[in-house]
Amino acid sequence: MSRENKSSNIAFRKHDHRRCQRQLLSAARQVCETRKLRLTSRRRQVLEILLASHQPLGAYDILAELNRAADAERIAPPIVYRALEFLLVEGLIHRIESRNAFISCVHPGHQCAAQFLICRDCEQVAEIENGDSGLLAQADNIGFAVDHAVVEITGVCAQCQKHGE
Amino acid sequence: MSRENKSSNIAFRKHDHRRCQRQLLSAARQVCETRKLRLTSRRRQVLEILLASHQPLGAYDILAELNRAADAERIAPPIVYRALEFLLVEGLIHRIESRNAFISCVHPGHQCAAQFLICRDCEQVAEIENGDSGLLAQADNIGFAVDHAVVEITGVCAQCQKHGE
DNA sequence: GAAGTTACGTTATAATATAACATTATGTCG
DNA sequence: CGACATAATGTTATATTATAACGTAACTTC
Repeated sequence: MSRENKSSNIAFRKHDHRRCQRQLLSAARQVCETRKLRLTSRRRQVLEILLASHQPLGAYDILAELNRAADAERIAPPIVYRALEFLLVEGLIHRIESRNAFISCVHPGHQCAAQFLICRDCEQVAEIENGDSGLLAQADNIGFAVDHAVVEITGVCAQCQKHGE
Repeated sequence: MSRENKSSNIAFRKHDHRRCQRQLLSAARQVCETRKLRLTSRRRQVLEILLASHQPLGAYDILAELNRAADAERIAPPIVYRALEFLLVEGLIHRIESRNAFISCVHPGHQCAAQFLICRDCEQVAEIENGDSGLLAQADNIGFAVDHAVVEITGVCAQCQKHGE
């Protein structure tokens, strides 16, 4: 597959995945340092699993991964959920509500209102930077104080449309 | 439950709730008739529970309500989930992904891409008609074929902001 | 190094959702 | 009508996702 068909979008065009992981992990470290927070080994471990996947993973997928890595210890759900909670709050990962899953953030720490395009075929997720405005403006208009916006668009990505033909 | 007067926006400004319920139920009947679908008594029952609440309810809340109504029968989860599935597919209710909950649709059958403003204080939800476009246009631009858009904005509604002061 | 705090570990259980199969109701076509 | 097909409901069991509650270890600060 030479000309890796101009894969649709932002987050998922062809890229050096290793390098990407390294950079994002490094950015996460930076963020934590700046904020005087501890990116403990558990937290890092969970983040790394998400970075490695680059796709949404359920909490129990992560748990399984941890238990695969661990030699004998049996890691239990709260450990994962706590790490996820930390990473979410710090904007290092996102939760995909419509899948009960988690995915690493492409702009660590920027608590931007992220938006997602989710392909139901290949399950890949593209994170789109902000984009909207109209929406939040509308909320503002009627005096609604926005905390957090969940924008998740499901469909079929360009690649998968081609393959499906 | 004197929530009636706290309500703020679009979907929740003060209104004749009884009348609203009746109208929406009638609209649902219409939709089903047109589409040659059966709005069976279970389905109607579930829809009515959602209409009566006008707020998001979890599947198990609905289940509890059914069991309260039923005399002795013990209704089980699949019954509720199946009715919900039907109502969802026909666009008579929506699922609020970020709450694992369901809410009746304000425009039955219009499978419009609905958007929600969710107040984390009073838990009321306003359904906004489409409004957007920028988003979907953006998806379109990169060749992403949209199926379904989840837009759920959490925050504090105007009313609750006042009361909180 | 003792006290306070934060993170981690453990056990149990809550909350949400579905698989699989049996039964009943409804439609339909001879 | 009556037999077959289909759709809807009912039932049992279990899967999946998430959290409460409490104990232990690690780090921080004085």
